[in-house]
Amino acid sequence: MNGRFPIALHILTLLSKSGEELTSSDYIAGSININPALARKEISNLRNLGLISSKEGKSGGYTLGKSAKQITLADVYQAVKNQPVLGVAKNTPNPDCPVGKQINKKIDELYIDLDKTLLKKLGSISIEDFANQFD
Amino acid sequence: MNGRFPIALHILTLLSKSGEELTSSDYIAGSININPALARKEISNLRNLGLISSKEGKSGGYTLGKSAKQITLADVYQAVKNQPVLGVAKNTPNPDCPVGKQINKKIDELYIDLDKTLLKKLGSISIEDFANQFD
DNA sequence: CTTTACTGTAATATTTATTATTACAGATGA
DNA sequence: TCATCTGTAATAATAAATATTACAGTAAAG
Repeated sequence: MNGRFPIALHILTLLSKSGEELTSSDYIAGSININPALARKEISNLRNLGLISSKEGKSGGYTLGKSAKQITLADVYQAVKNQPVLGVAKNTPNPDCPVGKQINKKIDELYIDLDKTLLKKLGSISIEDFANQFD
Repeated sequence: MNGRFPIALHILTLLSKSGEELTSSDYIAGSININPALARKEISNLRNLGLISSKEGKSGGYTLGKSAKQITLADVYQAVKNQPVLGVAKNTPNPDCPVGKQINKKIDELYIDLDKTLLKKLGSISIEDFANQFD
């Protein structure tokens, strides 16, 4: 797993705190303490999904794309998700083994079930909720 | 995230299917289709946790360390877990930023909460349940 | 008691994934 | 027309996961 979820959450928390005011990618990268190009890349992703709005040019920057109350951690999770949370093995199990032949399908089904559980929990927490924890 | 969870699950499913009969690491590695040394490494971990029993020497091999009914997917998850499922960023957030200063703590708390949710779900599924899905 | 077939484990190489860096085109306001 | 931003791609550096090799130790079987 990579660090995209915590980084996206950090970005959205900052924007939630800033309200209507535009925040620059340099400020965001400085708070997270990562490379600005990397921050802009994640911002770009979140913008494509409508979670962030941007303004180009001088005095440009970012705001949330919708209210902090409307964005949940499930949205963040889905925005950055690449692989099932419990991991995927890169092997191809032996098709001549009764277990090997079917296990990938069974694991897929399990993962769908787990995802539902996780999404339900994450969907119950908004960015507003999360950001309100900060002083 | 790595592929240890599906691999451990595969191993335990095979042993559940074999019952009292000893299964060799080569057979296990062959079913998963990974390197035998890698399979033995994971087996070794599961054995240290009591999920697997082993017998050395000629005609040695492995069986489950307790009944398939007593092992849940929560045990498997905890056996292979290294990092929080939603990932950890490697940056150290800016301590001069109100959000940066506190976010790691808040993320930790969130992750503990998510883990509880996940463990509850995983704890409701036994290896027996999982293995029974196979022909 | 020696061969054979296993487990147990470490050391190392290879491959893949993640993150950082650099660079620059395009937009907009001053 | 300059300064300050976003947007994005290409590439380099680093870190993590996986594969491979090797061999010591143990127990059964002849």
